[in-house]
Amino acid sequence: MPRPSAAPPPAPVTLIDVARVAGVAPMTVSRALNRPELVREGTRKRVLDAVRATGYVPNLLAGGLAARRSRLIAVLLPTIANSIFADTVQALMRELAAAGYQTLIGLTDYDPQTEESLVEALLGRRPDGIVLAGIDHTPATRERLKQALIPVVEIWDQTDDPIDMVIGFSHEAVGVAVAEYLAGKAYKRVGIVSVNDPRGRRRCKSLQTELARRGMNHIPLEVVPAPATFEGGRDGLNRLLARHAPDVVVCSSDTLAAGVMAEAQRRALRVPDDLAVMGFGDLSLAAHLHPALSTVRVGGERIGRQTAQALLASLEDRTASPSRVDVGFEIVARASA
Amino acid sequence: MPRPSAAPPPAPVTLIDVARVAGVAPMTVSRALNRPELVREGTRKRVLDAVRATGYVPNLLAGGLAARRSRLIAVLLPTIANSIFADTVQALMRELAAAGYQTLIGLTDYDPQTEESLVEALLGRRPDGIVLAGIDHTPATRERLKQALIPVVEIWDQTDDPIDMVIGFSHEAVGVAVAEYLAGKAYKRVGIVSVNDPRGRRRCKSLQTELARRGMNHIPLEVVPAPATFEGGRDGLNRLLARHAPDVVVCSSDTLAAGVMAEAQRRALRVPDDLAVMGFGDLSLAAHLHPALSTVRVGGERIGRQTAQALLASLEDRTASPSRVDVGFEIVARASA
DNA sequence: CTGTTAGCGCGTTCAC
DNA sequence: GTGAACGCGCTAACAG
Repeated sequence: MPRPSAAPPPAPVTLIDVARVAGVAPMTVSRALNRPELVREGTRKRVLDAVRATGYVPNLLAGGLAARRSRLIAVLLPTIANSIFADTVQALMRELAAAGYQTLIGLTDYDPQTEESLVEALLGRRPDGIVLAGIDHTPATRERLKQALIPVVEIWDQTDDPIDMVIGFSHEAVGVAVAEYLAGKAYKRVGIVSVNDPRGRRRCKSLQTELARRGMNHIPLEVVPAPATFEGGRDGLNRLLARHAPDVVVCSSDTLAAGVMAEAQRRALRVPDDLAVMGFGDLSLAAHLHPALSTVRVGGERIGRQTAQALLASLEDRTASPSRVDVGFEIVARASA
Repeated sequence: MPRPSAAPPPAPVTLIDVARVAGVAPMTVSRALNRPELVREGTRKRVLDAVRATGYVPNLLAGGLAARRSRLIAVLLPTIANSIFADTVQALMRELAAAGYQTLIGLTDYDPQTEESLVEALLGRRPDGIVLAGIDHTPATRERLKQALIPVVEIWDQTDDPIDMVIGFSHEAVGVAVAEYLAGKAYKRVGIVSVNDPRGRRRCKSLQTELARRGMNHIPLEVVPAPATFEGGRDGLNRLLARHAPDVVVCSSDTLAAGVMAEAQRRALRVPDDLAVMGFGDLSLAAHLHPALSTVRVGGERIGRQTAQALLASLEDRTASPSRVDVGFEIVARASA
């Protein structure tokens, strides 16, 4: 703990100390730091020198309290490990940091109740905005968020009834598009491995419905527990193969798909000749994973950037931002079987 | 933004409002919420009812300022996407949340300068503790951290000269252990694909040195840019194969290893018969990825848990925590070639 | 452009 | 067990 010597505790440096050293009023130090354009160059320089000399670090708790704005954005995700949200969060954090905002992260573990208490806890920090993965929240969560009077962005999904803004795409549309794609390839025996998360289940449901509409019923489905892992993919394929011999396996994420492909290789099944594999997710995981893996590319990074942009715009002018953005998705077809 | 109707702005609820509704003094509300054991049951109940009735959310900026403790832990990482730190952070966050602490994350992008300014920015929130990945920091960073007088944990590495505490393992030891392991297998032509991050380079250096000591010199090495991706692994293997035909490829992370394996499969190389692959990282990525992938298991989750524990202990009693923990690692040998 | 006044919402410290 | 005064460190609003 930088276990200190027996010296007297080095009293924490405050703005007042800096002011004294610089020979100006505290308010001038504050301005020199936060709104330098309002301070004459000479004064500003003396202040900055004093800051360096004293090792002053502004107390943002105090600043946030006084200014009624924390420069904090809260982000709620199901999980961070191996997650399709990783790129989104990374891009979001990068953009926010560039604009002077810090990020407070909460993990919900796919549980709406956990999300509810997390929302309350995070709102205690008085964030200037909040980002949630998905659109499924408890009524209490929605209520709290609306009362908070801060910009709220729901991401990675689409809805007619957002709390405030929503930036993402329709998981139902993904299911339909995948069905169309498979139909175009004339596969005969489709199998599905899906992780047990709400959006994955919806994509899956939609895919099954659309396939049924095209005359393919009773598509075998194996559900594995969230979060997605390579192991889940391997298990899923093994269980599918125990039931029938699919010529294509659709996975609810690229992580699962990678597991499926590993197991396929172990079983000496060639991809995509013996068994085609289809994933879902983003560039960094999928498009470069394997030349034979087709996938649905979502552009998670773009979601992150647009979310940051929407938040920042909304913070400047609380009437300016669009409340719905559909970023769409695209199917990346590889080495066709 | 929960775009409000034209109604008067619903004045934010404060502790004083709750006190008025409950018919007690503000201080009693504070105690009922933070130290319930000091308040009589009847009073406490009236307060909690008032909290619910008013929708009060405690302002932690104000609380932190007054109490001089924020219940915030700052965490600095190179990156979050596809990262070997994901499990660690997840476990760390979970434990901290259970103890009532929130997590503030900063991404350094493997750049010590970025880390330096991030440390300063994060210290502005007056976190009660701070966690950094690795032990390579600028002198200014070390200085600031020591002056902060809060517990500091450096993780995923080992050193004799920690800023405060260090929890991890020796990357040099990993290199030596991998060399021994390979020697035991009697591979003839080793190749290395490493990502360009400080710890990866050190493992790699150590591996090369130990192999040289055993008579194997000039081990081909391909370095790919951080962060680790599947594509990096595929590129790395392609470049290695352009130089010679290795019988084993050692990768600086499991993500790279997965890319190497995908490319191997595309080239119809059997793993591990034609080409053995060795990874580095953690259970969730590696051990279940492929039955033929050997890897170095680090137990990132355990690092996260122990880090949380060390922080919490240190926060209770600033003399109690061990300043160095070596969590070790183990080599997981799979389907030997 | 700079200084002064008056809180921001809460917890510490003492009385009661 | 509960309450009143005070201050945490900073910034909004205004005065000069």
